[in-house]
Amino acid sequence: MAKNLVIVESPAKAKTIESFLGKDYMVKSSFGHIRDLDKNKLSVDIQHDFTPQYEIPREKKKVIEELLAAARKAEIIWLASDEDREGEAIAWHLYEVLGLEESHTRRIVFHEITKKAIQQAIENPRFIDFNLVDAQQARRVLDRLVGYELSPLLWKKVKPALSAGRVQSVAVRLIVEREFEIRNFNPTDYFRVTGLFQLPNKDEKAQLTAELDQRLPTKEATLEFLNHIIGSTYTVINVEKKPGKRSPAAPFTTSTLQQEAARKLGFSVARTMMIAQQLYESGLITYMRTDSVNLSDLALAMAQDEIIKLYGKEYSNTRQYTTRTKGAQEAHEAIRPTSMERHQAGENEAQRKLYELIWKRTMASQMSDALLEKTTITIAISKTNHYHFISRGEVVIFDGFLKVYSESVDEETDEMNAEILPPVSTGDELKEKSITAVQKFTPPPYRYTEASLVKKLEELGIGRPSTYAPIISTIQKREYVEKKDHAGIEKTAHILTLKNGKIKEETKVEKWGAEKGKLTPTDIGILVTQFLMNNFENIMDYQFTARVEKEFDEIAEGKLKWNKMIQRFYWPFHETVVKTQQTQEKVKGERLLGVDPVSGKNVYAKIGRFGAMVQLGESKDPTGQKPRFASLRKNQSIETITLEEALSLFKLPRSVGMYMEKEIIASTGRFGPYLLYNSVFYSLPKDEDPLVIDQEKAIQIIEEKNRKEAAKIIKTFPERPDVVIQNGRYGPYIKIGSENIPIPKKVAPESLDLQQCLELQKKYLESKANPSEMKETPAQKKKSKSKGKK
DNA sequence: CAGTGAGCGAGCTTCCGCTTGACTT
Repeated sequence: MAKNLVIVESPAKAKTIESFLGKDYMVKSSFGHIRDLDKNKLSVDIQHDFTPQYEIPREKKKVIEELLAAARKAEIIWLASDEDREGEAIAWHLYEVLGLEESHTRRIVFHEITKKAIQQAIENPRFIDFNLVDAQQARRVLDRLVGYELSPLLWKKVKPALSAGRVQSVAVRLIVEREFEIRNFNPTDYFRVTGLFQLPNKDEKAQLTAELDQRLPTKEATLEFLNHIIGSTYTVINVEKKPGKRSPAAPFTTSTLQQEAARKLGFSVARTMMIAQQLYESGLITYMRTDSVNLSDLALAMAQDEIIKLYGKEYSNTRQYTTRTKGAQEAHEAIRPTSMERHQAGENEAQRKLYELIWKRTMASQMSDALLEKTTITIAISKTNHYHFISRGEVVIFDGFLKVYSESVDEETDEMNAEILPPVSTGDELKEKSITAVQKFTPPPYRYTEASLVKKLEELGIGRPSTYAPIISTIQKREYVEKKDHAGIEKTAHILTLKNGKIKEETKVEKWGAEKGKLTPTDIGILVTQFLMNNFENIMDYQFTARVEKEFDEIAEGKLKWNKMIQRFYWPFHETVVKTQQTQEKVKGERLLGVDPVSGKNVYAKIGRFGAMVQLGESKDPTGQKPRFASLRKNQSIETITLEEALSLFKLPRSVGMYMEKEIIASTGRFGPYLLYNSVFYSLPKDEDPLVIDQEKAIQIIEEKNRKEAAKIIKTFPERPDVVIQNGRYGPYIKIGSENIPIPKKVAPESLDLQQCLELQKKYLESKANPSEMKETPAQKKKSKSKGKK
């Protein structure tokens, strides 16, 4: 039996480490945190020093039992959770829950999974750092207090089931504020003048493009300028060559991987993390949730070998990058391939692409700078001294890291793409082919993408690598923000061209401010943000996290008691919660849209218990008449809906026609537009509008769904029409009334008879009633009591 | 899965940060 038990956080890590340590060591995993505050209540004892009340969640009991069994047999327990605040807390919770003794317990840390690092760690054990544990408790308790006091306030003042928190509320604020910047943005226009010149003594194709060194403010000024320079000669007065260089980007962290995978591969943040996890579990890459750009010595050596082998010595430049991210805890290496010799890996296209990206980025980070020659050509205009044409070019002298990888940018810049310039010398006379002035409109700020939001959050030190993807998902699930296309505005741009001494004028219609799939706030998101900004400016402050992080650091250094810090924060905060509760009115976001010409009643748009809605008539009509209500459609918002659109919403539900002597009704419900026929709901596809859909199309949709439903059916029983065997998303199952019973894999679904189906149902219900022999959790006890069992 | 929205009241919703399977229809 192994004398040593090592406990790490991740099972994949456990496997790797076990292979380094030999037979005296057994390595097990805690699967992250093993205890947490009960999520059904505050679980912080406000009156007694904010003592947290931890509980082991049901799904963690099995892990604990296994660890307990292993710990009993081991002489020394090595707590090897990550070297950061959360990891220290995990070590402490393990120590407590497993009932370990100090003399038999060692705390070890490493921030890379290499044999050398593990051995070094084993040789240099310490004990649990209780200050660091306290810093984590402070973090945990603060987040719980903020989240569980603000959320209920929102339920009362805005809408049920909303949420607020230190991280998510600030993420939404970023998106809301960007939206207002865009709304308030006034574009200015200007004219960009570009000259196309013919080189002397060369053939037709030898041309040079150059841009005027100033932008012209108006069409009038541009016309005046062009008229003024008619008949000018153009002379090269300076050719300047300067060496330049470009350096590779640091190896990937979680955040930069998410950004690059979005830009280069079009992956969502969640998809990137899922695929990275698969690569990690296959042992192809190092851990994917990291804020460090550090590479182990082993990785540096591997990269160097590979670069020299593939490209030669001059391409190798071993370097270590330093993390500049605020609050980085650097418990792991950067994300890199586990072996640099593996140029390609992965089981499917997505894995292969992501792996390739990681491999290239890691390689490039250890390669030489690219050397450039930057050329600037200045061209004088004979009829004016105030303006010059400038042409900039760039030649790669030595490609260095560019051989494998170059980082993408979020937004195209307005500058001309630098390219190779034709050879010209000072004094050369250029022949004008055309001078073109194009009207440009300054673009509004860009809305956030998932990845650019992660980047911003990381800059502000808000959120952690393990939470970036969940944050994005939470704020969308709460319907604070949504991914949305924006059509933009059509703008007419003037184009003035000077050619052969004549000025020609044209116009071109272009889209301005159009964006696709960008994070856009909803009505609820805007109202909640405004509500929180008005009452909890402190928590909504972009610096709030940075400020509390500083205090967490003081706790970790032993300079501050954690409950003292929480106390200082909590009481003023709580007072504000109580005051807001008493004084603030319910947020309705009400907007009067106009008067219904038919009834003469007011039409409002506002927030209701089920989201945005329109209302016809007064809530408190003196005549006692009740208003009518209708939900807004997915693409509508309180801020932009018109009276006409609102009135059309009241036309639902409407009768579309008849089918087989039964009526078809079209309407919109909580899950979007639908048809109701024969008391069955049929969701309408995106491009169908319940207001305009006709009988023919409706019948088509009904028949289509009926056909699909029928195709799913494997077997029916005439004597029991409520029992059906059908194919589902997760394989065949038995449907009995509204209950779904999975069919075991070894059983052929078509061979089942009614008797067997009912037996399977019985077995399934029994196994559901007693999931395992494990002890009941408090939550389960409550449930079984209320059902009156036992 | 659904047609709410008044008003009452019970019971519910909720945080952030570690980590993967068990589970779903």
